[in-house]
Amino acid sequence: MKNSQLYKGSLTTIVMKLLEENGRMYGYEITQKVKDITKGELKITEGALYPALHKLEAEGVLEVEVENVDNRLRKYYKLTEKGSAETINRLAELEDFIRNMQTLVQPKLDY
Amino acid sequence: MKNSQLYKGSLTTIVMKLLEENGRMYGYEITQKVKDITKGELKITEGALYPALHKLEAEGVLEVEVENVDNRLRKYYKLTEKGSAETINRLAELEDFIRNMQTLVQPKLDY
DNA sequence: ATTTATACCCAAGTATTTTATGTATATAAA
DNA sequence: TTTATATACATAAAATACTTGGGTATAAAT
Repeated sequence: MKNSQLYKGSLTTIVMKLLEENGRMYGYEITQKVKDITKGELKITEGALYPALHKLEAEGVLEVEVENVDNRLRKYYKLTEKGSAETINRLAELEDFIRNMQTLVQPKLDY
Repeated sequence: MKNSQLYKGSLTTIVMKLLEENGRMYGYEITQKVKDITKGELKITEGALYPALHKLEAEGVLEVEVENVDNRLRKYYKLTEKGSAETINRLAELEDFIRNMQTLVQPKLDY
């Protein structure tokens, strides 16, 4: 994803959140969306994204609709019912994670 | 560390921050400190921590002082000069990471 | 004509962590 | 007093996620 190790483990959560928000997206669109939202700070590589999408599909979290647009293949992914439920858990975990990391890092305000 | 994948990649940053704050700590102390600070939500496993400490030492980020306390071995770790400089970078990266993740996840406030 | 953008894919290698152990002493509980 | 818990270190195999470096193909821009 980037130079920083910190993004490891966050890819599927990001994907699921984006799909929850946007209904359906295709892989390349996801990479561009993340780049836009983070102003270029986070670049999802295709070598990481596509295997992750396939895995989520195999787990029944995502389902795919293949379409042909301008003579090019597109695979639209969207959350299944199971995936929507999972996303809620993932986002709760992310909030916990962020809160815990802030607690660990935040300078003590005891003065 | 936990059930959530999100903590992957954050271990060394956590360790370095704790050492920056506390001067010197030993491995077991770090595991307990993290458990305390996060109210049990994050448990660093020894299988992850000790190899990480050894690696940071090999990289010249940490240095070790062995002591004998109550007939038990303790290895106190502290940041080297290089380690202190590195820690500043790591914490900046963490702040960027958290900000980016919040941007990705935060519901749009355009209403 | 060549590069950039769009759009998918895989596989080898790397790095981090989990899981499952192992050793040993001190203290608390049954 | 035996057993369990806490303290304190450690390793090594397996699982996991990601990086890096390719590959295929069409459309648009330079």
